[in-house]
Amino acid sequence: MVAPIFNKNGYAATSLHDITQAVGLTKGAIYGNFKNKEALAIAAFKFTVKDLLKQISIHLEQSNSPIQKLYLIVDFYRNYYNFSQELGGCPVLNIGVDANNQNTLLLENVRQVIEKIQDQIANIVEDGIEAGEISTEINAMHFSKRLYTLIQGAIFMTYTMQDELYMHETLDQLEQIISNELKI
Amino acid sequence: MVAPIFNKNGYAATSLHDITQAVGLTKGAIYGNFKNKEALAIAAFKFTVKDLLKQISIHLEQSNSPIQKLYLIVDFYRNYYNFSQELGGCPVLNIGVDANNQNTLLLENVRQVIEKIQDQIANIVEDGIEAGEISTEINAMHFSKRLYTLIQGAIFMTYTMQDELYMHETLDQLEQIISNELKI
DNA sequence: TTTTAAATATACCGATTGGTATATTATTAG
DNA sequence: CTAATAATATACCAATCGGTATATTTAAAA
Repeated sequence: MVAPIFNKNGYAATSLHDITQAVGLTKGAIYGNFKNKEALAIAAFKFTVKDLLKQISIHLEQSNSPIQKLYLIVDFYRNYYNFSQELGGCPVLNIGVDANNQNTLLLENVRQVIEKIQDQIANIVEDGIEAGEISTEINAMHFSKRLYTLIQGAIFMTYTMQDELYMHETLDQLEQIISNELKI
Repeated sequence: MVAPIFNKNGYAATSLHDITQAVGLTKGAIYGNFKNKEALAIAAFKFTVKDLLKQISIHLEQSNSPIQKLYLIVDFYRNYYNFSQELGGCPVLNIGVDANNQNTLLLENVRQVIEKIQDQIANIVEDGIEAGEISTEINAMHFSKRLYTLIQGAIFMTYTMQDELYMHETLDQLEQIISNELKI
């Protein structure tokens, strides 16, 4: 698979030769299916994100309760360091930073993914408010962005310092926030 | 200056030609002062970080009170989006992500900077505990890592979404944390 | 002013880059 | 079984890559 290569090395540091080696095809075959390197990188990013969102979605099926789904999101990220290593790291963080100032199309794709995730979390919070599980004082999108910003910070620190403690401490905080600020 | 180029584009996407253009010197002159491209990137990173730490240090001189210094750290990052754009983005975030899986020496430098910053913040908290401004219940290093993880998440989100609101909201939270959890 | 040494520029190197035109092989349709 | 079509491979392109040996210029020492 080519996605982890782009994700680990970044766009510029990934050569077509690297890709041919990983995929077992020649450049001719690759350029028969993709317009150029950028289109290939975008396809790889979309592929990885689709898998990631699918896994989160499956994980959230464990409960129908909105507040429990929020706990399940936190729970999903407890294993994210292991999980994301198979993807070559967190695609949102890695491609987000890599594409900034470098690749407009790729960056636009990252932004859309972030907005999609934030919308989904906000929808869960809205559902929780309607179901009477979450305080009506809570601004759903505001909370969603807060949660995602916390998690992305934890991902960066965990990967850079190679220390999962950053992730676990952040997730502990998030559980407290859900319990203390959201729950009625 | 070469540092912002590496910081913006990343190591692999920065060519020696880019550097010669920015610095007005030829490759011969550059390689007379640096062993190779990697040594140049490390020097550029160290230069940028030195400037960044200096600016933070100056900002903290506004008060001698440890608890006020914590508020001043938060205050410093209120202007960080503007400030760091002159550096080509946050060097810790950008080079940290870029160097991961790519450049061991550069990554090691990023880690040392993170540890240095965390130590400095932890020292302020320790001073605050000794001065009776901060609760003795607080684990200084624990709090320091928490603060820095929050801020790095905010930096990533602010840059990727080009929306300073992520930063400001995070800093608002941090002020509340200092007021509610640290202050005696 | 002459000599020495340091800094910079020039010109080049082999290797690799993304990309493509063309040839070849698989696959499908008739 | 044959013809048409799609997929893949081969061989190549100009441009650029990081790096270096050597020439030239600048600055300091004598």
